[in-house]
Amino acid sequence: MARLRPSDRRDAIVAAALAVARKKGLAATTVRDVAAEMGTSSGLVHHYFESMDEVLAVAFSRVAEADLERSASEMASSDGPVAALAAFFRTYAPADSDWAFQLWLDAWAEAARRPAVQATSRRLNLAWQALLEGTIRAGVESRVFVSADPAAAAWRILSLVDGLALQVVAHGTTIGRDDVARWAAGAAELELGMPPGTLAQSG
Amino acid sequence: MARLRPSDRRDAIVAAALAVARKKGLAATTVRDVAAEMGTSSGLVHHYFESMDEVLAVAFSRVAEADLERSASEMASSDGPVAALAAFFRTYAPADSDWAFQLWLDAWAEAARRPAVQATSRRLNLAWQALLEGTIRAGVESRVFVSADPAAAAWRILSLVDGLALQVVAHGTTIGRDDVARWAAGAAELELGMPPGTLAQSG
DNA sequence: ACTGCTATTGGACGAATGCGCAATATCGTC
DNA sequence: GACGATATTGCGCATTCGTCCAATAGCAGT
Repeated sequence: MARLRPSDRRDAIVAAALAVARKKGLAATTVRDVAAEMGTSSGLVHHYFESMDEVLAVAFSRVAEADLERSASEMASSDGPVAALAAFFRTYAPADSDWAFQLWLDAWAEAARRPAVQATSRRLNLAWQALLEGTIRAGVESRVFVSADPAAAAWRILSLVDGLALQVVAHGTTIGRDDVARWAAGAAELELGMPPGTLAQSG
Repeated sequence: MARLRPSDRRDAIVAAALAVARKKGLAATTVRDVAAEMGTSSGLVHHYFESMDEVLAVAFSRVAEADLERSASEMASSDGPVAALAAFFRTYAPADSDWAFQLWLDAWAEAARRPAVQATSRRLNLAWQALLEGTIRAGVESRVFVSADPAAAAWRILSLVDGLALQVVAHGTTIGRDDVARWAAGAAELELGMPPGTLAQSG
C-alpha cells in the first residue's frame, strides 16, 4: 500500500475504524476489520496505536467531537439563548444517523471494559453538559430562562434527550425521532420557565 | 456433576450467567464462563439454550423483571398516585447495584447485534413505561397530576432517569446517585404540575 | 437387576481475537 | 544513484469464541 505520512496514516486508520463501526458497531470493530477497510495489513494498526481500546476511543471521539462542534457553532451563531437552545434540539442526535447514536450506546456500555473509551465518553458528555449549562446561564442572565440550578438543568435536559434517543435507536419502539425532539423541547420549556411552544417557534 | 431436573438446570444456568454478568458485564459473558461458574461442562449450556444470545436475554430478563415487579408491587401498595410515583423513584435503579444498571447499558448496546436481547430489552422498557403511564393516568383522574399526554409524560420521566443513571454508572461523573433521584423527582413534579417538594415528602 | 431415557461430559472444529516481530518496501536526503 | 530511516507487510502466537456431537453416566420405571 502507498506509504503515507504518519499523521495521514493515523487519520486513515481512524477513518477506516469509523467506517467499520458504522456498519458493525463500535464494540464489534476489530483490528482486522480496520485493516481490511483500509486495504492494508493488520500489523499497521498497532504501529500507530497501542491498543484497540485506543483506536476505538479516538475513532469515537472523532465523530462525537465533530457533532459537538457543529452543535456548538450553530448555537453560538444563534440569536440569543432561546434560539441557541432550539438549535441544540435541532442538531443533537441528528435524525439521519442512527449509527452515530449507536456509537454512544456502545461507548457507554464498553466504558466499563475499555478505559480509553470511558475517558473520551466521559469527557464528551461533560462537554455537552457544559455547553448547555453555559446557554442556560446566559438565558437566566437575560431573563428569558428561569433556573435555580443551571448545572442541574443542563444535566436534566441532556439526559432526557439521551434517554429518549436511546429508546428509538436501541428498540425502535412506538416512539419516533420527531417525538424525541418535540418532547425534549417541551420538557426544556417547562424546566426553564418558558411559555409552551417557545422553542418550536424559534426552531 | 449432579443430574438435575431440566427446569432446575435451566435456572442454574441462568443464575450462573447472571453471576458472571455481574462481574464482567452482559456483553462479555461467555459460554465457558457460565459453565465454569456452575462447575459443569460447557456443552451443557447449549443443551438447554439454542444460542448465547438466548442465554443472555433470559438472564437479563430475570433481574430486570424482578426489579420491575418489585417496583410495581411497591407502587401498587402505595397510598395514591403521588406516593406511587415517589415509590418509583425510590426503587428504580437501586443505589446498591451499579451492576444491574450496567446490564441495561449492555442490553441497549447489544440490542443491535443480539435479537433476543433486543426483544427482552424492548419488552421490559415498554413495561416500565406502561407502569408509569398507568400511575400518571390515575393521578390525572384524581386531580393530583396535570398532564395533557400521560404516555409522553411517562416516556419523559423514564428516559430522564435512564439518562441520568447512565452518567453515574458509565462515567462516575460529578453527578451522584442522590442527584439522580432528586433531580428526576424534581422534573416529575414540574412535568405533572405538582408543587415542588411534593415527592420528597411522600418518599 | 435390568433397561430406556436423557442429563452430562469433554473435546473437536473452524473461525476469530489482540498483539508482536522479523522481513521487506518505499520514501526523503545527500 | 546510494543510503538510512521507517512505513508496511504478512504471518505467527497464544487465546478465546460459539457451536456441535459422540460417548458416558445417572436416574426412573419395570
